[in-house]
Amino acid sequence: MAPTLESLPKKLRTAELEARLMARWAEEGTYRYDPTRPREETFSIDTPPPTVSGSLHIGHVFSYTHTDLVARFQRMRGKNVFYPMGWDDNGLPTERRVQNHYNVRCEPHIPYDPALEPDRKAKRAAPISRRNFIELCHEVTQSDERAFEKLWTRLGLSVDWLQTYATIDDHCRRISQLDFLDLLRKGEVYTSDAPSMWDVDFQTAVAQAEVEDRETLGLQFRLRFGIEGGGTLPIMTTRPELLPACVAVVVHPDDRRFASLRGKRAVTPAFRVPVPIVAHELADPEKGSGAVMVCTYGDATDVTWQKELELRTRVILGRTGRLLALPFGSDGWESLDVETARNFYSRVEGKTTRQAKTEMALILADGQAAADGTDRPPLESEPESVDQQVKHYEKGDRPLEIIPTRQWFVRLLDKKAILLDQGRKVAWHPEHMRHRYEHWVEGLKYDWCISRQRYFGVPIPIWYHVDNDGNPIEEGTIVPDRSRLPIDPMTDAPEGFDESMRDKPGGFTGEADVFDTWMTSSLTPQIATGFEEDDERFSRTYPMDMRPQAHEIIRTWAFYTIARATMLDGRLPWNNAVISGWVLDPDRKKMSKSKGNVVTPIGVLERFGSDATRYWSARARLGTDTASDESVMKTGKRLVTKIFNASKLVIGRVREAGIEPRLLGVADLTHPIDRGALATLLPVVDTATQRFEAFESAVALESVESWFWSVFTDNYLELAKGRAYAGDRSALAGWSCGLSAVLRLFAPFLPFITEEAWEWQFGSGGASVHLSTWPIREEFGIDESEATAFTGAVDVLGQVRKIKSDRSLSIRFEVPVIVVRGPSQRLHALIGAEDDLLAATAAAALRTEVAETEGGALEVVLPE
RNA sequence: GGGCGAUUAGCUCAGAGGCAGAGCAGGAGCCUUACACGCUCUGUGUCCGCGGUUCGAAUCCGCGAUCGCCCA
Repeated sequence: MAPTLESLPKKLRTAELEARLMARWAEEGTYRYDPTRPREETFSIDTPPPTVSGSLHIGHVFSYTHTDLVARFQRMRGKNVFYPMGWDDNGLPTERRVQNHYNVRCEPHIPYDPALEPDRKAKRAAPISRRNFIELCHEVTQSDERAFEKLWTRLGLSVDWLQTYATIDDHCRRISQLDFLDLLRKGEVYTSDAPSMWDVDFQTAVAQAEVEDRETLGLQFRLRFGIEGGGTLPIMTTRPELLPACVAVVVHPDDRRFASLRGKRAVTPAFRVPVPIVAHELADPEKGSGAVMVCTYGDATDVTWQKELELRTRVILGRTGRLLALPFGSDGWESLDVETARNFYSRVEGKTTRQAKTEMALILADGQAAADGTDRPPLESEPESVDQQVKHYEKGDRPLEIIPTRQWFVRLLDKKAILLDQGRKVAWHPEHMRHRYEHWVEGLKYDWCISRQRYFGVPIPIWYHVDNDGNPIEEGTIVPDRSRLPIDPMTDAPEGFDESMRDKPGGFTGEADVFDTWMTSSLTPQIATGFEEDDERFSRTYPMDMRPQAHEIIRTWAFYTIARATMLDGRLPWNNAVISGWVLDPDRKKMSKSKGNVVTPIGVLERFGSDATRYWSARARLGTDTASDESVMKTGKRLVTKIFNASKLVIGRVREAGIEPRLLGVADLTHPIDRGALATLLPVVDTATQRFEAFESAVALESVESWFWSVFTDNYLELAKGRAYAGDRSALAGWSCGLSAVLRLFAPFLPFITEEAWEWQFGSGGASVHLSTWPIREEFGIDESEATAFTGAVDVLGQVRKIKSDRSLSIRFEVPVIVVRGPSQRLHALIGAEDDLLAATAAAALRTEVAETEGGALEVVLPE
């Protein structure tokens, strides 16, 4: 039954509305991708797969809304929108959550326990098997995924829920391993024992992209080295604990102070190890004493010096970050005084670098440690405090160490030029985000370290032959057949081998490392589009149209994705990179758990409703960091209520007149006020369309909102009210056409209220507003020049309102006559508007007088 | 140290050569047959500073300041 004014709801009940429409969209498959339509009609989106173990955050609402706005707009433009959803569950955040949640830790050598019941209250974390650990990871991610899915549907994301993936699922593992084997074949990956950045807590290698500098207060030690044959050499260092790892002293080639020392050997204090004094450009004569000790390895410069000056290495740090036992006196560990070296070293052996530093300060404050023939302590004065930038793993707490370990790498350094070129072909929104990408590529120093010594990840699909003595042969890699993927080399045996041959002489062993999670998430465009699985779909959705993401992961996700796609087939993964800003707290501070200023999304959605929350997101300009601002959400809520009420008025009047709204059209627009009002909508439609196409939905929203509120409701509905209540067909058509356009223009922003009103307007049998067509100028059959009758009437109405307001009169206060003065041309435009003006101003008569007015403006006079 | 961005009304922000704007907050009024979660009216500015280009500069160009972010 068609709704009448009385049957339309009196009050807007947001929660009920949201629940009902979410169910309806799911049931009707409103947002389904149609795999039969061609590439030209398709718009595909590389949705960011959220890290499911991260907590829900208002920032999620923000950036995912930005994507949804574009998806909905493109769908209404007639595009077949491919809008998948993925979950990034693979990796360290999940492992950490499992460790904390179940109070366990993974010990790979422990056997699998099928009936494991973790004791969450135990004092110490229980060691469990790799398989148990991975099972718990899957358990946790599944419940986390449900929480996210609930948030996304509540927010009204128009995702096609048939298109989902998880970065640890079979499909993703298969694509990830497949592409790895492809890179291996192409010679783009290699293993190396090179010094790598190492997190001593997580005990894994990390890549350059995951490293951040942290400002740290350090201590600068001034030490006296000895010189063989007599003399003293002062050295400044912040890492005295690495003194046993010292392999050389470096000075600048032009530094005259040290010219006579070159070729001689310096002697380290305490350990009395003779090391060469060599010259290199990178030694800064201005810094410290001008002479630097080179250790294995204190920082990246040590690595450079070791390589370029062909220095030996002395590894003293183990993978746990503690000082290893050292064989002083044996080959490579020579000392001029082995006994003393051993004695001093016994005081630091087994200690963490931090503990060792403290102890070393004591050792060096002892005259016994002098290596320059004196008995004065090598540390002559208290160390000075200095601000240092220290490299940390972004998820770690302790500083990174540089430790030589065997790792897998993807070649990137040889591709800087092509990667820069690829970045130039991407359309970045906003444009300046391009710089972030370019600077990152230009600043690359290392190939991409892709192996991680972790458990919950995609396994590196490689085995090694084991020789007859039981040692793995690193060059003896065994590669699986593509058809077997995904595989886990720790539980699957290679072709031609039996599981019983694992780790046996003459048998095989599995690669224990897993991939860096970015190794998989850099393939989201391929994973989502059916690469190597459904060629038809792949060709219709790849390269994708849009990659939405936040700016802090340009150097990781965007960069790696471009790199992978380039290595795959030379194409770009997508054409537009659309970058959202961050959400800041109401005081414009970055939100962080430790500060306790994180705004959770569910509370906001409950208080303001989904549409209003989306409104806040949509109002933010692309790429701009935005404060979580409740006053904006309140404004959104007001807008939703206003749309509700305006729709009720329009549809109620049309129904009251006994007309089906769908039977009213632009052909019914005969009155100049109705035509004029809609004429003012034409430039708004243009602006909204153009801005949306440029991904600037915030500007689109602004223009629509401003027309709706200040033109449509405040003026047009008021002007035409008299006729509408009298059942005038032109007025009802103007209202109805205006409302239809407004609902469609608002639909991407406010999917719930617009769908509801659309249903009132066109009946529940009608299709969803989200599948209707985006307004275009031509559909109105009106010329923009026809606006003058309406704008003139609005001018007069405004002046009458001001006069009444100045006299503290009610708007409905009846006046016998209003006099409008002005140039004849402007008065002429009011012809035909008289009936509406009289009704809206409660005037009995309208009199026009041709007159010279200032600037040719209309002047309204109301007799006292 | 290098780069990117921001700086506009009390607050949040729009505007990108042509009379400085919106929302919120403030003040006054209005029961008007969709909406008081409303409507009408109303006050407010060294457009960060200093130079320059221009008939004309928040807007374009220099230099500088402050804040934020990215990279060393």
